Amino acid sequence: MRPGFYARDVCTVARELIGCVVRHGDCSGVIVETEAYHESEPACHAFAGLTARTQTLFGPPGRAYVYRSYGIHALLNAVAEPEGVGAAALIRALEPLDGLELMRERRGISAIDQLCSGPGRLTQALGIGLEHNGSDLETGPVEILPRRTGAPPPQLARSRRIGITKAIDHEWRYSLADSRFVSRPRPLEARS
DNA sequence: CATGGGATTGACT
DNA sequence: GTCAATCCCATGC
Repeated sequence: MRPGFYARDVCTVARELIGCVVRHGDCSGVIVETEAYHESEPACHAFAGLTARTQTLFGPPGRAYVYRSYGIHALLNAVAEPEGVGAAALIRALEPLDGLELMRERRGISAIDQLCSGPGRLTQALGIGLEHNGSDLETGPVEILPRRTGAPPPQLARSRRIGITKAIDHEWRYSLADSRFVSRPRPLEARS
């Protein structure tokens, strides 16, 4: 990504990540769904302040924040906003691009639209784990690559975040309109 | 030191 | 539709 991409408002970052590519080793996919989390609202882990768990969130932008959810799944976020501000964009779904067979092996299923359609599913498919917490998304091993310049901007949809119990009214979930790879049915309102 | 709650998923009724 | 799995870590005693 270009310099400074992540050091901005986390909602802008989450929105502009749609269409970018996540790659780990031989596996990659196009981001079709993200959510923004910010220290100012209680749904964000950083709301509790600087703790052992949230160090990465408050650290430099452009790093991976990976944490374990429900004791089972690893969830991948891109740290945003300037260093010292706790915020990140959760990567919720990908459209599989490369390494389909390895993804199928890791996931134990073959249906392409279920390989990466969920935050826990995509980390399993790409082999991303807690060991990647704090790693640099610019240099890898987990990378986020910009979408091609000149390509038409993706048609976006916006809606409320999923699976949380606090600050549920923020419309901070962004997704690619009409994509069959998002984790839940397409939100109602679409805007560019 | 003990406890409780998840930014989820898959299996099952 | 319901529900359990499973573990990190924040919180409270």
